[in-house]
Amino acid sequence: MAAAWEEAREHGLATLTLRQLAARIGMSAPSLYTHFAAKHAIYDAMFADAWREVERLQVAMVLPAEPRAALRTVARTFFDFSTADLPRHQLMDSRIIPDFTPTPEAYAPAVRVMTNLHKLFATIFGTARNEDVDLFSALVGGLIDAQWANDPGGQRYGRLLDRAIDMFADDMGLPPAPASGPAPQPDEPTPGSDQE
Amino acid sequence: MAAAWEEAREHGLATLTLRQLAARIGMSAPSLYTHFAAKHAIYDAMFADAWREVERLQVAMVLPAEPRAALRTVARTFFDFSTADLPRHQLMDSRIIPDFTPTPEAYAPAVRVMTNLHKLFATIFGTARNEDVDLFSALVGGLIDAQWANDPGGQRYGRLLDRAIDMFADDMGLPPAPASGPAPQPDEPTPGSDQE
DNA sequence: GTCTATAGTTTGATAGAC
DNA sequence: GTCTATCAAACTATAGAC
Repeated sequence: MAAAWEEAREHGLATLTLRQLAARIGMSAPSLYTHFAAKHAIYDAMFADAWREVERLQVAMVLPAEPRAALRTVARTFFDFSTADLPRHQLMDSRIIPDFTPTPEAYAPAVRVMTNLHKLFATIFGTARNEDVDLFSALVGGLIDAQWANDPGGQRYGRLLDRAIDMFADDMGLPPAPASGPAPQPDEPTPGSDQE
Repeated sequence: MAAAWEEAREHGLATLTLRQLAARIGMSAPSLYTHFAAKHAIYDAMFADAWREVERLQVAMVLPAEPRAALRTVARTFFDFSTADLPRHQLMDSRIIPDFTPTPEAYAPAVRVMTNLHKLFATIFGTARNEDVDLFSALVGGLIDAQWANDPGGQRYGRLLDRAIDMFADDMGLPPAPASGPAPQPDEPTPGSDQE
């Protein structure tokens, strides 16, 4: 599996060949069929691998109590993960491999990640409407894709992530972020917290 | 060219073959080389075609005077165009064809479209900062990609477009949309316009 | 489990007649 | 400009020996 990811990063995901993959681990191409029924089974395992890693990150995430900060943490976690590895992002979030559809078993971790995202929303907002989660996902996904398309490896869109999330938080009716320092009492207006 | 688009819509963009394309127009595959130097030259012509069509749409766009409505029109125009044709969207906005990079001539219309978008921003906002245009593009692009990925042919993300644009307009400091009917005087607060 | 050998298919592209 | 014939290369996958 590690060799498959390396191969994809070097030569592209769609152009990954069994010969090159086998050569990388000192095997012959036909020997791969002992471990995978077909080439698509390799993509399938990679797909599941990637989403399980997101799931692990998601579970390990420590969310700040302040709602906006929590939302920023969620968004940044996904953004950083998805902009770190192009073939992984392509396999998880696009249809770059013709005729490849993940099996239900491989798809299961992806479903769990989305379920967990709904739970995170319920924690942060007290409710988790589908359309809110959809908008949030599309927002973060749009920045990820733009980053890969127009400035791979750079910061051009990553810099806009917090602003985008704040925009969304405003739309969701979250209270403005408290000034730095200990969180103020909700009933007590923070001195000097007028808009900058 | 029309046959190439049809072929891409039916069998996929990346799996388009010269034989099938030629068969569609009653030609032999080698005869295509009279008109295109290589397969990539066909993709190149398609790429230019698609962006020229966006440019035409963009130039023909009639923008409402009210800034939020204008922004919504711009966004909706791009969204509808990009969700209408999958291979066209893939060719324009992703890197689905390995080793294909548009030639500078084919890329020129895309550059003009982005230049025009900056001008539109200048018209609507009085200014056109790169980061604002970037955020707007990523926002619309994110909804387009989510629409294709999770609900092709549906309305799930298209329904969220106006909300997303309003979110962005708020962030940009545009005044709230006037109630239906004639636009109110800027100095006169609209009755009943407190937050909902 | 791993190998060599190879089947079987598809592809982009070229040669050369007409 | 268009055709037929074909090249040269690549690929996934299978057969069968060890």
